[in-house]
Amino acid sequence: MISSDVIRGYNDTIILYLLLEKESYGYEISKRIKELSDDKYVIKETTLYSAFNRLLKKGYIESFHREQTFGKKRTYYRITESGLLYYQDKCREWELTKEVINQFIREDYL
Amino acid sequence: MISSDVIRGYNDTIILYLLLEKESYGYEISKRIKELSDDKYVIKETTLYSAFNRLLKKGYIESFHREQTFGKKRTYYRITESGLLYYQDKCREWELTKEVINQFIREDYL
DNA sequence: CAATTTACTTCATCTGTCGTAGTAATTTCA
DNA sequence: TGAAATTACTACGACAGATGAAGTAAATTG
Repeated sequence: MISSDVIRGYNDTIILYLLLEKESYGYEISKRIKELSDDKYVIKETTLYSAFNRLLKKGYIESFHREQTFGKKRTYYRITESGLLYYQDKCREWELTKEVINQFIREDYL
Repeated sequence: MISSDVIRGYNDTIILYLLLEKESYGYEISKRIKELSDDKYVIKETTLYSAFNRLLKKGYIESFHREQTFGKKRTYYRITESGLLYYQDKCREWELTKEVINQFIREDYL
């Protein structure tokens, strides 16, 4: 399993990536993260919803409700223009981060 | 510059890597991080010294003093056996983390 | 009809980072 | 020679993000 301190800086990015694919809601996103990470990362519910609130406050996503005849009412989210820009920044930062941390990893220990 | 939340899970690993090369002390380590990261990451003093304390408490490093006729007294650190094991774990975790986060990065945005 | 799953919310706590500040010796340089 | 910069830390308080615990409630499954 992956420790949360590592992912910490990237939860927002992960969520934005998924919202870039399509509008979605909490439960679906958490399933998708588990799926795409091949069960290696399972986001905690509280982590997910507090990330939504953070992203909303920053204006990187917006929430809305969709009419539905089945299931419990859901809050849907979509990424905004500035959310996309933020996501792009984070992608570039990630490349840099990989380079930096790789300098301190000994391949012969893997 | 790299945001601290990203590196957060790896400061300890970075320090252990440097202590694996040779015994060292705070100031030297911070210079070395700057140098090896090609100025992309400069660790804050308080972050560094609180990391030392954390690592000491966990038994991953030990501190000692070395006789010296010049300069201000320094606290040196060396990595322990269990520190080495922890470092190796983190190296493996890092490979996993890269795989996971890469799943959520769009290459066409770099 | 009970158990499980879906879909959240609230709250309090913990950890690691970091700003601010202070101490003190040593080295540089004008 | 004296001021400024560098070296080498320590203490303290604040803050952000992650998380455990608990609760709510509707819908689905068996």
